[in-house]
Amino acid sequence: MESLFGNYEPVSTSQVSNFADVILPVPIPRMFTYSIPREFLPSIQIGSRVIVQFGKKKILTGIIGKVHSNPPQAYDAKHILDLLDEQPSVNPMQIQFWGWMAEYYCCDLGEVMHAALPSGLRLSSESKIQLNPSFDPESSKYPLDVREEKILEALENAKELGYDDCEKILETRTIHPILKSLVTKEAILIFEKVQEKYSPKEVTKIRLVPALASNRDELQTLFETLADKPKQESVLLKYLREVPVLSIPESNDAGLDKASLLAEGDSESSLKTLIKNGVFESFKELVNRIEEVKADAKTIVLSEEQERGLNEIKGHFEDKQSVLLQGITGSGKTEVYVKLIQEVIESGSQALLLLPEIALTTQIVSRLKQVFGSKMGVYHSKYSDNERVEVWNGVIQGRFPFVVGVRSALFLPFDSLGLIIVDEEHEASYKQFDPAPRFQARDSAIMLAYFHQAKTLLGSATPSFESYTNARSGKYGHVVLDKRYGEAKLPMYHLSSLTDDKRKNLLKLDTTRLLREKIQAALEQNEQVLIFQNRRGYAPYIQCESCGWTGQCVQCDVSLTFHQFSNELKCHYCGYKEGTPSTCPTCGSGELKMMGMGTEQIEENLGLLFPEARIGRMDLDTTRSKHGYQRILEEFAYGHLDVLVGTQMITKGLDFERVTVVGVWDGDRILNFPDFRSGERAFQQITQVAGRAGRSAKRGEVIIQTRKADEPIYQQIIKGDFDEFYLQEMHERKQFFYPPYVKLVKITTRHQDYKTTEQAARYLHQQMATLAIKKIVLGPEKALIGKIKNKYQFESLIKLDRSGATQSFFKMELRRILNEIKINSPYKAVRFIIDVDPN
DNA sequence: AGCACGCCGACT
DNA sequence: GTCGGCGTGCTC
Repeated sequence: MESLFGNYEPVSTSQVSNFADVILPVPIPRMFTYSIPREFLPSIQIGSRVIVQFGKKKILTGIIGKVHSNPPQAYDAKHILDLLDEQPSVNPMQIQFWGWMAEYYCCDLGEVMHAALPSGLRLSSESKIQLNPSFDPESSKYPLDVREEKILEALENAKELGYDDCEKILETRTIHPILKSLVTKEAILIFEKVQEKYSPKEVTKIRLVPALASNRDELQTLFETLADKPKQESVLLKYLREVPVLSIPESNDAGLDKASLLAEGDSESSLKTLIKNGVFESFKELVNRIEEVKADAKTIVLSEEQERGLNEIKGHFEDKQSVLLQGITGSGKTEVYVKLIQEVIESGSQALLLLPEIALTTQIVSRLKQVFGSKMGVYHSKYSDNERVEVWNGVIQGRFPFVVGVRSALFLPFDSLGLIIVDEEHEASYKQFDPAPRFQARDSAIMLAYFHQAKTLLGSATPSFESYTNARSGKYGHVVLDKRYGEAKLPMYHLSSLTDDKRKNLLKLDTTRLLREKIQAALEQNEQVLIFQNRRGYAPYIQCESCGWTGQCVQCDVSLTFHQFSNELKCHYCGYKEGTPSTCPTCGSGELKMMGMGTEQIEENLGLLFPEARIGRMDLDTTRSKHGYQRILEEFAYGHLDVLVGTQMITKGLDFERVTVVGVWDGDRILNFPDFRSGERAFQQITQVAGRAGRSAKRGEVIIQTRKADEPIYQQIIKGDFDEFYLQEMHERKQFFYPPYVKLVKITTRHQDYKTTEQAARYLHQQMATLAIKKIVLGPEKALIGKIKNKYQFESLIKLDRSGATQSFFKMELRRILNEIKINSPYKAVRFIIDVDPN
């Protein structure tokens, strides 16, 4: 280019890959082709992060999905603005995994990317404005209005402003026209500011200036001069106490971090003076945000039972990719996991342990930390962005051969996984249902393991029907641990009939006599009680006694839940809230009665029944803050609470020796859920929470309050007879075509207009009905919650046979149909949400 | 998903 | 007349 003759580089354009298909975090079903500037050509790779312009002004971080040399025909490719990584942040195996996920769960690659990359690895592009340097207010030919003046005034001091700053200054949401006008008047410039979000953590450290550190005499003189300056002297003394400069002069090099130097109340200003006078110097050091923990050398000794389990698992792994470990609560699955993980990382591979969201924050992590120390990364939604990026990079660098995390940990940049363990594999929270990708982490883990030629271990006391079926058929290995570890015995169950007690007038504040007696007994023995009710708030709804009015959400088709604490009616779907009326808003006369019971009210009732007991509550409302969960657990662990009332959250991973009584407030509530899986879930939840009782020598007791004591499922739970329950339930699943006999796809049709929604759903139904495959299409029906946030929703359920061919054919056709609707039909504006393998 | 462009009501 | 509502189309 520079010279006609001077450049002899053997460049043959057809050989050079100078275009890249870039994955962008947008829900559009394709990649975008950009040209690669020559300077990046040598280093660009699949998985590299790049910056590109997308649309008129948006700047996005993309991932290179493919490098090639086919110039696009229909448009001019924009070029890649910058290459962010020397080494790709994402490896090819991950891209393959993303592709599988987008395909299987019917979503776009960009949506997978969005879920997969921690936002700290994405760039933020934000429009900023600044004064136009050539703007002269005096000579401007355009007059400015008041609001424009205001913006310019603010720019005098701030030198740059974001859109949101402008919104604040003008107290309006519509600033675009004003800024536009300012641009045409040549008063301001708009530019895109791009910044890398991740920032390494630095600490300020302090050390003696080298001259002092190596010279005792000078130090001596220094002390003399400080004799009448006690505050400065104190700082110096503290430093010398912490850093043995006198005996080991080199120790001064590392210095001491400022925070600990001043930890004993010495003042910042004394230190400043010392720095100014050339005694100390300050410097910055990069640190890991993830604290280093020394592994505890003590080895884990397995019980005979665990040893047998471990060997059986390894035996199955010889010829099977996946094994189901069915171990009752308290059988010590964790120790078995630890052994397997240790072996995997010793062999040089990586291991991943997935836990359900709610189980992760607590005990199990600290136990694992003791074993694995700083080799273990923790990946959790309550971690900050920066912390997640450090785990991400730590996996790439090999610092964390083992990661414990929630479902999104599947997306970490592993390159040689040997083992994925999915603990509590039946947990519904492994399925993400909003937003896309609506993936099931357990199933995705099996796929990811397959890509890595790794093994998968699924652990549960009450396996999902899907996994159990695979285990019985021999597709998975099946290992059972049915003895509790140590002295712990299985809890004793009691069904306590709400109807009987009511008839006999024994019911007090919806508490049966039996439950009251058991709680009382536990309190007297200084033992602890857990009460489980899967419903937060005070009362699910309030109702007028005379006219029957109930509080309804204005945006959704649900009744509002009464929250005592804030005296509000809240919608648990959209977050809408209003004050609680004192009388009925329709008839004005009636008494408003609380209907049903949430955790708040149970907490209150128990307080009335047991005035001396210290009662706590754990639900979404009390654990919202980062450490809320931890705090309540600690209070309970240290015995500051006698009774803990809670939702799902208390069913997982809590392991407290003094819990001897578990009350299931309303067993029927779990059972009555209108869904084919309600039985399965009831069995799992009740068994799970029951497992919290009696984890030490004393046998625990579980009291289930119910109106249907004769339901067979309760007997099966009590006997712990999972098999009997499974077989009976499977019989029904087969008869009515439900998983695991069929595969489900749920399609939700959503729009703000009722008629349009219904018609669109019908239309889609017809289109699907014509497909030439074996299938059952149910619906469309108004969804259980018919309206959310002012959008109506209808649902169709498609049952497909289990063959992969049928499913991929159906998904392909479904895409085609939806695409046609989108480009050419009266239902363009309707949203269709595809949920593959819905919960 | 954003975001710009473009076409109709209720305000100065 | 203009502001500003959101329906529609596009993004390499």
